[in-house]
Amino acid sequence: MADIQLQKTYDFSTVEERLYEWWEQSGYFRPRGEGSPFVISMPPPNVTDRLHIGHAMFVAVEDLMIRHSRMKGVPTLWVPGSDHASIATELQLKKQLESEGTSSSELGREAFLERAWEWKDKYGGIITEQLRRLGASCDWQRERFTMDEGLSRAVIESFVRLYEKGLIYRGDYLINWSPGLQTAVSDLEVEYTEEIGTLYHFKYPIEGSDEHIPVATTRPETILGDTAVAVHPEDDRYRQFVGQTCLVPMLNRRIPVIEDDYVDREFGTGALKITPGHDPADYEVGKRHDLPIVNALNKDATMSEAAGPYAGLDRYECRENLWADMEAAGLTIKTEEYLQQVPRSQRGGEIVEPMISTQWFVSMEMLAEPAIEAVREGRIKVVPERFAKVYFNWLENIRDWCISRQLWWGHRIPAWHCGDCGEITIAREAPAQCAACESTSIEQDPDVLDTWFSSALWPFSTLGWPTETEDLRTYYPTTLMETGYDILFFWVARMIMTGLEFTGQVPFSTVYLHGLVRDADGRKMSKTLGNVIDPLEIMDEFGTDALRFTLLTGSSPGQDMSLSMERLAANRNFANKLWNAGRLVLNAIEAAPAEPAGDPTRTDSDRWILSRMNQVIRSVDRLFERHQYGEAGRQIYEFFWSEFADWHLEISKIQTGEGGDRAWLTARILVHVYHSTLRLLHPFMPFVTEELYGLLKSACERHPAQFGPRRGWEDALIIANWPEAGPVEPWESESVAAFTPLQELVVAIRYLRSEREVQAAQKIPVAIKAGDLAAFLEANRAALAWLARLDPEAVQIEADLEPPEDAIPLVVGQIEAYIPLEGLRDPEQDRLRIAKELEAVGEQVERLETLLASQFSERAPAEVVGKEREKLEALQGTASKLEDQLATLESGKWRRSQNQ
RNA sequence: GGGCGGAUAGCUCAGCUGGUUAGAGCGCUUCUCUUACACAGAAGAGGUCGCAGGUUCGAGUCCUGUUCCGCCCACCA
Repeated sequence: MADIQLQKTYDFSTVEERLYEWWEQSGYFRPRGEGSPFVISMPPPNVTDRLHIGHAMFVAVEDLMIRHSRMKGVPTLWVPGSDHASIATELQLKKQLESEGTSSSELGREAFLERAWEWKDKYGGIITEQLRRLGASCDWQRERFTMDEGLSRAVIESFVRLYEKGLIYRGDYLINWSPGLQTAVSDLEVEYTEEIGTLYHFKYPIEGSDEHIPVATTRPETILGDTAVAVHPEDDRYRQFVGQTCLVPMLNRRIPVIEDDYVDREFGTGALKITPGHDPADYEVGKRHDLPIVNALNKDATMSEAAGPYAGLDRYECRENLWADMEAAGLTIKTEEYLQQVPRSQRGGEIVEPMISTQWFVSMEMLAEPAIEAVREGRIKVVPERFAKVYFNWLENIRDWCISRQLWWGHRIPAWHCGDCGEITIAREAPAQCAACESTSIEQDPDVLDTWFSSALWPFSTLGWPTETEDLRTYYPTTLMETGYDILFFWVARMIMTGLEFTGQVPFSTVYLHGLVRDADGRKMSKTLGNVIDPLEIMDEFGTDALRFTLLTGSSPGQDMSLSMERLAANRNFANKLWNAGRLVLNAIEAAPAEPAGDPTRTDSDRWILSRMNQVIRSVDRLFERHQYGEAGRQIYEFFWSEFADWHLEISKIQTGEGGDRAWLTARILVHVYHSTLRLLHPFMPFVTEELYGLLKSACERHPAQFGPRRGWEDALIIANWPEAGPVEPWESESVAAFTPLQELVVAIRYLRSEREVQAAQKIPVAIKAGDLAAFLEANRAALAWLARLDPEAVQIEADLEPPEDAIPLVVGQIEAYIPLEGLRDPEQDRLRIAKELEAVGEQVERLETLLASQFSERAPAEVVGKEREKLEALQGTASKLEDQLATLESGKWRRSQNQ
């Protein structure tokens, strides 16, 4: 064995960090070369995030694309960065302040923001360090932050432009209010959960009568904000009350009974209380009927002055007290359990209250239209396609976007309120005076923008927009946007809208959406469930490559996947297999002579593996084009393990052992195939492949034969050329077909060995009646003997031969083999085995005969029919051989000696 | 109420231009520490591809319907 001191097990822990630093320092992450570039903007993680499995997913997918593109020789840029995550960060910081016994209000805005920046500086780098751990080959020199100077300028610029175009407005509207966070949130930030609640039925008394209208509500406290009772115009039960006046329970406020066909007569009592201040549907009804709006809640979700005696109570306390009082007043009817959709804040999980409030909005309809067109016309392709439908559906029914947040951490709205005339001045720079009255008593709007407002600009703001920078010219529009489907609306749709609005171009031409990673039981990972898988722990245990390969295979685009430890372990084993196969290849290189004496020709196994290699490269290319990365990875895995390692590497041992020209050519081919596989695999498993590439390269460079690519070795695999298969050659499929009989024969002999419990060490003889395949088998005699553990001296291969007596018969396609081995004979078992095989083959023959006798022969393409016909002929040949053997066995010919 | 996805081996999942004996990993059975690898090697068992129709010479793959599970969107109190 050659003198190569490599451990038997691949130890990723000593490799990953070293290689990453080397790559980064070598500048490999920066775009190189000429031509149309491939660009991805990284979805910016929140500054204060810790690495979670979602990050691992996007890095795996995007880095795969980036590395592939880079190896293709395309100038490749992956722009990294992070997001200030206004609301999430502010929440965390508030928690921290609380633990310190202080609060944001105590600190005041400025001190709070100082703390926020400190926090960002301290924790903001953690996530980017962790992305390095995943192997993300992004251009860190172009790293951006949503609140850095350039991006802030982009935010202000876009706000002002939208405002000037009349697409931003401010006003009092019903918005979702988060009482705990004390801010408005957008529709998207509200999640509806199905919960069992109570439906309260009660009486709405008619003024000046004993009659009442029965009404039902899930939120009795909102009764205090009612401004009408509505009934269906054709509802005979209540029609007579329309136009009369009801009295709000406990307040005796007078409100009208109105008619509106929004009311569903079938549901509940068939009459509806209208609370325009606290219900979106009621708000619409209120607008139609010009009803007043009563705001019954304060910002902290306690009851407002409008609630009269209940003012100051918490909303739920009020609900209880009010209901008790109503009960005492005889106004209640009944309560019942009711399954309802409860709106909860995506952040804190608290129940969100619809509330009237002064906020800033973006008018979306005009922005949505071009965004719809861009996808419809195919200027943006969505992968998988089905999400385009979801995208259209959302944009076609889009509602205005509430962009103001009553928070401090974020981009402050560039609006200045005049203390004198009340006018608002919108400006790119802080103005000195009011634009309307020139008063200097102006103050900037306290609100900040929704964090997604700045993210929406990400693909171009990171490249310098609004300045026409070199980067913007070169790398915009970007090529592809890759992210989870869960932020299609939050982010992707908005980027498309702003991209078209501000740059006049689509921000990217493909949207690739990956699925969500779930736990082994298919559940969503969440902190409350306690089933969160920490990628850092996974990487410690299995290595980054195993994690990445696991995330990339075994799923298809947009499809959720479960992460199982079994698959992680299997892929860690795969990395180890690569490693050990590498060691063998290195041995073969060491063993090879400096140069061939003659002109060695390839063996059948050589031709076979080279053909398969080309086929796999083509297949992988095809799959990559269609974003079928999982299937591509699977095919490389199968090829490497089940074909290259299991067959060709085994045979190569024989070939290397022959020495001389054979050993030289064998090494050369091993280097080629192994090198190609490393390159195919590099985007999936960057670390182990780079490490092995280094070992392969130096072994080849040390060796006088100078094996390796014609263009020479690159310094690193990360910048090596993607393998090319060239056009399909006829010899490829021929070589693959030619090799099959050898494999089948080997498997058959191994089966027999296993069946007869032959010791592994025992080399057995065989006589082979090979017909047309005699020359082929003769050429592969050594390989056959090695693979099937035969005694090379006792392998007899003839086109035709008289079956030896007292031998175990085997039929493999067109080949008959006889194993003349005393101790192993068991004619009865042979008979059973052959009968069974004959039955199976017979069934196939019958099936094919029927098939070929049917319309199939006329209707199916000649090629397909021909293939089946050939198959039938081969099977018929096999069947007749089996029949012969069976007849011989039954005649007792081979039984004679048993009775001796 | 709309829309989408899933249902394939005991388990977790691939299988994307329909081609006729459906694959992998794990698990299971038997053997082997054979000079790359026991994170391995060899052999094997195991599936009417949710159900019902249809199109087709041919369907896991296309169409229709249907059941169960999951997700998204939506103003039934």
